[in-house]
Amino acid sequence: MSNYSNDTLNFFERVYLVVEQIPEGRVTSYGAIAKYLGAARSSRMVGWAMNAAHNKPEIPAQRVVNRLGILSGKHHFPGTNTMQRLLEDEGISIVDDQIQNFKKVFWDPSDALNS
DNA sequence: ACTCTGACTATTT
DNA sequence: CAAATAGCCAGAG
Repeated sequence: MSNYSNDTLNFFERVYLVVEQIPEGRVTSYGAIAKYLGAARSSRMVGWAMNAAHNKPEIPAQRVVNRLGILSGKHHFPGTNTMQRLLEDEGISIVDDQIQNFKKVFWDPSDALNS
């Protein structure tokens, strides 16, 4: 790895930590994570972090979708519907690349802290 | 050092 | 209501 500045590394680490905490069968959005990290306007960076997260198979990137519950990042997974298949395997219904009952399966990191 | 791009989102037309 | 535009910020060439 190249020399990442501490700030950048912290940002990526935070994103990873949040994503790893997403319960099975639940999903969240880039914006929600970004907001939780205090960078609500850096939702794209969350996606960027996810891209880097490909080196970390322990990170369930399939549980992170856009705010509409659409599998915007499905093309970044190997195969054709790997992302969809992984989510369906967790009990999430997906139709036309969109998560059904999204509001129901949505998991907000802030909610996890509030317990 | 400059420019382009992107797994987003909110706003405006 | 659907489509275009503008902010956003960091990595890569």
